[in-house]
Amino acid sequence: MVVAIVRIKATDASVAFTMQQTRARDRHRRILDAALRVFSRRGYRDASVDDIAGESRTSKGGVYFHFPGKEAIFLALLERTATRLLEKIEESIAFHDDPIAKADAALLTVLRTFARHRALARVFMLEALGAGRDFHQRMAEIRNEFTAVIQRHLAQAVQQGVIEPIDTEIAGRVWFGALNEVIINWVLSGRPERLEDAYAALRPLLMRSVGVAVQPHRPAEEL
Amino acid sequence: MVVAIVRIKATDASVAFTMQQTRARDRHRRILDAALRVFSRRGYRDASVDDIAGESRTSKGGVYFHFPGKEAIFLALLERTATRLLEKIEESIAFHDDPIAKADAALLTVLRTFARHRALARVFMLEALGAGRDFHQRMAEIRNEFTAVIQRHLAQAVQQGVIEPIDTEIAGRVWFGALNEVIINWVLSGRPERLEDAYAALRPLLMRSVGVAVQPHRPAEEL
Amino acid sequence: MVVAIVRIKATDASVAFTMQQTRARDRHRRILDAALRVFSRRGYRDASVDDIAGESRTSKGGVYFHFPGKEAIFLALLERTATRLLEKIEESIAFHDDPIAKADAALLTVLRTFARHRALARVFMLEALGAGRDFHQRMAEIRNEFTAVIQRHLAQAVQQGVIEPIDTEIAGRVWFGALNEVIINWVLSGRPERLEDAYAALRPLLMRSVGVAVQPHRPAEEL
Amino acid sequence: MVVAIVRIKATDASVAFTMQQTRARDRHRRILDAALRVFSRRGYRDASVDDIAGESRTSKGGVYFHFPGKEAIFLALLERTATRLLEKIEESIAFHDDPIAKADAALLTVLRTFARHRALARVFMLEALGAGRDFHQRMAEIRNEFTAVIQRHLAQAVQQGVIEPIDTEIAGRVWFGALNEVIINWVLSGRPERLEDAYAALRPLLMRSVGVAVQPHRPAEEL
DNA sequence: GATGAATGAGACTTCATTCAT
DNA sequence: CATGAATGAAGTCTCATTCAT
Repeated sequence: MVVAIVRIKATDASVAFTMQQTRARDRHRRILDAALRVFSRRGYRDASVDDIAGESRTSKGGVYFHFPGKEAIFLALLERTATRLLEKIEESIAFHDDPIAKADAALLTVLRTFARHRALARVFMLEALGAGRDFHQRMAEIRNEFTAVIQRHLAQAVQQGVIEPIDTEIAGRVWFGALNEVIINWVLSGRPERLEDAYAALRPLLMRSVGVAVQPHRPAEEL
Repeated sequence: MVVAIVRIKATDASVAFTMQQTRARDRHRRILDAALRVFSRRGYRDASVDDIAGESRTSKGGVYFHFPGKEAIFLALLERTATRLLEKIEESIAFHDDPIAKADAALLTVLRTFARHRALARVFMLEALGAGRDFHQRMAEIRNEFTAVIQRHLAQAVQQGVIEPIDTEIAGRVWFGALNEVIINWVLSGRPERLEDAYAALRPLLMRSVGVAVQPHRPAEEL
Repeated sequence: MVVAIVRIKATDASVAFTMQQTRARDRHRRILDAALRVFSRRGYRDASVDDIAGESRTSKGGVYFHFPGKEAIFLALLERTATRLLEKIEESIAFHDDPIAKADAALLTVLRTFARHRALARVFMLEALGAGRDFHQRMAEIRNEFTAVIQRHLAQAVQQGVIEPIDTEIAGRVWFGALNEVIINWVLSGRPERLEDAYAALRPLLMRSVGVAVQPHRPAEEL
Repeated sequence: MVVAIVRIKATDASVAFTMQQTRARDRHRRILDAALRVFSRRGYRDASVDDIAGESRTSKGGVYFHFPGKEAIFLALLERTATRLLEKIEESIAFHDDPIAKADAALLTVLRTFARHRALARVFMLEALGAGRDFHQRMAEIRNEFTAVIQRHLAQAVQQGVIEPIDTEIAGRVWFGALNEVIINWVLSGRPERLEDAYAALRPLLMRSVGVAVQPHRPAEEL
């Protein structure tokens, strides 16, 4: 039996592995962030993987190490955005008990999030449509996820007797469509300057549509 | 250089000229029709000028004789669709005096038109937004034109005292957004089977949103 | 009824069509010729479509207009070579009545053809093996075509009683393999300097293998 | 820098060293074995170092530790195959005294070896020639080594008066070429099912080609 | 006016090789 | 010694657009 004294570098295998993993995850995120900027700036069609590589301070090959291709990057971006936004929405909803307050919180969260990330809004709402037929399917699913959230809470409101019985599915779709339109209009025209400001005018319409009586012009700040 | 003597059936130079014009306009239309099919089938991005040429029984050169390029074809298609649809809407509106009836007529016209032309719906509502930054300006304008029509008639309704005073601009946008969402959902999922059937559920929500009292479940056929 | 005098350009549609076709066929051939040179010089693997385009005084796109891809170019080259060589062989065979003379003529034709076109020999015998698994199948077929020619004539010789009954299939394969080896060796080593010279030594072995008595060292020139 | 005390099971430093060597040699062999499978499956061109690394349960870096590059792996594989095969041939030859028996033994050894290792046959006979110009030099040498073995023993047979004087060099090449062709045909077509069975038909032709009288249809089993 | 061969910029992608850990 | 993330050169292919015929 030999007893040997061995020097182990601080960068022991397991540590090195973790560091590599950390750096890799970092790069992964950097690529997605860069992709968001590039897609937003040039559109899906005109964005090149080279652009993304440059913007993320990586090489083209590096990008392809982390993602199978341009489409996959876009899809990953879409998924990340949708997941995060849905999480934010659920968080903001959880704060409130009153179904109406929940609805307000959810809608405002969406508007405020996109307001702070116009590039995200552009990519999520516009470029996603031009990324090819394959994305339409996924986009439809994402639309449905959002619509479902609205519908679920409207149904709850009905159950609690806060609003009259309505077709919550179509109501969810109407709310989503309205919100969608306001955001797209803001992305395309830049108006209103602050996207959240649209809510003051949007709210009464949505509320009334599901039978909630409202006074016009209740300012968004009070919510 | 060969000199040939040819008999032309036309009895008049100007007529011949007119025939040429007619043929040119024919081809122009054929190209647009083909473009619609191709864009609907493959999306703007993946549609090639070759596809359009083939589908319109012309050559690539022929397409380029009639249009400066791929973008111009798409834009012309957009314009034609928008113009025709707006015309149809105005026609259907002119039939009625009651502002509410006008609104119903307008919305149903849109749904019925797209119901008959799903390819048109796909291109106009999905591809147009995702076709790239060059189209965003024009798309914003087109969306505004439609919103403006709704808004104008809502404003009239307010003026006539049929509905309470509301922010008609945002109302127009909400109506447009809701309609848009219903149509897109139909294009992507095929539901409801008959797009017009969506109106029965959609109507009460829209009406209530602008303060018109409605009984739920009023079937679309009665409108 | 109008009678018009029209000038028809010498480049009338049908003529232009023919000229275009002619030029296209020309370009097609030029690309194949260039491909032969490039494949021979750099090997299939290292030959780029750019190289072929440059060598054929065309653009990359031009090459892709005439061929679906690099593999197709190579395949076309292979087919053309095989077809031409088989034709030459059949021609040379048709000159003679004596089965033995036919065999001599065929073998010498192959050697002489490749002797004049070493690049062709290199591409046909070596590069064809490195062009990917898909080509192996086609190469096997081509090998069989050549083997079949030999076999057919050996069988005829047996039938005419010129040689004793033998397994002509394996004999065809032996002859083909021997010839193949001599040519590959010449391509790889450059020996013998004149490929045809190999025949003087090769002939007695092949002849004896099928039971034809020969005097050694019958010079090729006498054939 | 961390200092650790480790117990090593080995009782002797030199033994540990030897173990390292053994492990290295093991990995070296594993890589070559994996390379054979990969090259056989995908061809030299389409085989990637990643494939080889994966197949040999190593990492890409590991492969590059043992070999300078992809070409070197292929070359090493070629050398190993050639060396082993030549050794086997010499062994089998050494068993016999009669030159004809020696020849039979040699040819059968080749057929039997490849029959058991079709992947080896594919790589050695097909891929090696098509792997690119860099290998041609070495392949020419390897082919010559095999041809030389045949030639040497044929020359001996001539010297011993067993066969008439012939050009043994070309005879060696014919034998090699014939064998080569039979094996390639088997690799590509799978016929005959048992490669060794080809010898029964091949043998009389080869023997006659060098002036050895044979009765047709002497079955391989008697050899 | 029509045709389709030709152009060429630019896209995506692969992969042998390197090297920090 | 091993690992695998990263590099970047090079390749194949697409397609909007042009233009001689």
